[in-house]
Amino acid sequence: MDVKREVERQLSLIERNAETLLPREELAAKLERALKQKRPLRVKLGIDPSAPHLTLGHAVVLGKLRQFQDLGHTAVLVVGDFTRRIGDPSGKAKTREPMSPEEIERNMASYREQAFLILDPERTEVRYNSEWLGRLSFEDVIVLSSKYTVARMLERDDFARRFKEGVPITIMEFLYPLAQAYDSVAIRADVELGGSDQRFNLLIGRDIQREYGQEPQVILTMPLLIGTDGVHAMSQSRGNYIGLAEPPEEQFGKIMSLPDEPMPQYFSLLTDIPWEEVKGLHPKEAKKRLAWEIVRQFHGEEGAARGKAHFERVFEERELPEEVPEVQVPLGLLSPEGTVGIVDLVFATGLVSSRSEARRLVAQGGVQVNGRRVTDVKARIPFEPPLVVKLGKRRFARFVR
RNA sequence: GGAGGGGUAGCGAAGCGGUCAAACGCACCGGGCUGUAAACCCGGCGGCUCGAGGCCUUCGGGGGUUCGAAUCCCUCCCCCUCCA
Repeated sequence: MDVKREVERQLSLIERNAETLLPREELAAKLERALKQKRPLRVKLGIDPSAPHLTLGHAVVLGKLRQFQDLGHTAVLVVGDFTRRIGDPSGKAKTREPMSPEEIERNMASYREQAFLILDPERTEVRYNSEWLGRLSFEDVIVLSSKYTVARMLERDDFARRFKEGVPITIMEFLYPLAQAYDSVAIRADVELGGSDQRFNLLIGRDIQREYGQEPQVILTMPLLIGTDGVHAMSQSRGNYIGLAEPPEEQFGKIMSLPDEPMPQYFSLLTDIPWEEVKGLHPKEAKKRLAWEIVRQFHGEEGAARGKAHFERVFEERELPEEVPEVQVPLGLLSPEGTVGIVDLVFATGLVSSRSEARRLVAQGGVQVNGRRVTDVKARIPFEPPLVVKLGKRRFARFVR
């Protein structure tokens, strides 16, 4: 086998969509050595178990990791259970609260499952950073902290800004990237992947590895996927995300209501379809193609078909979905004549959080009963099942005896 | 250790004795428009047994002054700035 050519082939694949790859020559050298010695590279990806779901945003980076696996390398997923137990500064506006071990445990379980929707389990190593961070003594930590300077920490945009604006930065937050860097030392990472917001942290990993006598990792960052609002990066804290484990109908629907602008980004980061191939289509058709392609990755052809059918039925034809959740009407709500107040009925769906909200919905014309809009708050509906209540555009409930 | 500034609804930010369930912006929800796009326009956005100048719970925690407090006083907690 022509090693040089193979290295070039791998490099060009790896580079696709990457935002930063630093330094390219080092990766080339590592790849070459890996091929010659038949020793796969260890490619690290840190995961923060803050919320219970992985999103399409994660899928971008996980997809890149999968690509490394397909090239024969080993994925090392580092779950930040230890760091998360302490709390996490991150680039967010304010410091996040620490989480209990139970919460973390719960999240991690679903994380692993979801990660393997994309990764090849055969070539994946899952590690929890409590394994090594939990064993460090205070002395070890001080030694670690002596290897980096405050000035360099303040190079990070987020820190620089907060420092300038007088927003508190705790010493712990300085320790956090060091801990993440130490993860790289612990697992002897050859490459570390992350979103572009992670570039700073990943770079620290290089310096720290060098300090501990290791060959520095190569860093590769991927662009951050725009969220469903079309403005901010996808994140769970913002709520603008599409989860990998969401039902196909949800995923399909959410993708369809994305603004048009991020479509090219979605195609390139999440599918193999070149944007050129679809950009001539009507935007709606292109988006359907996108939705199909993405849903298929997580739910198969059948799931994609379900999602599409649901979308077309509910939103294009304004028909009822195939399946509407059934609800029982509390008997106490029925009058002797067998009627129910509209507000009671809406509240009984469990889809609104208060009767006031139910009332508002009705008054604003957001409620339909068996296809007929009811706007009178005082209306009483004859309770003759089946009774299908539609709230807004997408919430449904079917009442039964 | 000293001096000063500040903690208001999911977030940001007004209010600074009654007319404050609390301006405004964002987010969110509903309606219109549409390709359920986005943008835009209109409405809503603490709860309740809702005809109502109604009732209840909100402006960091607790206590007080007052007919009446988010607004004044005391105290506690937390944050920021400058000096040391």
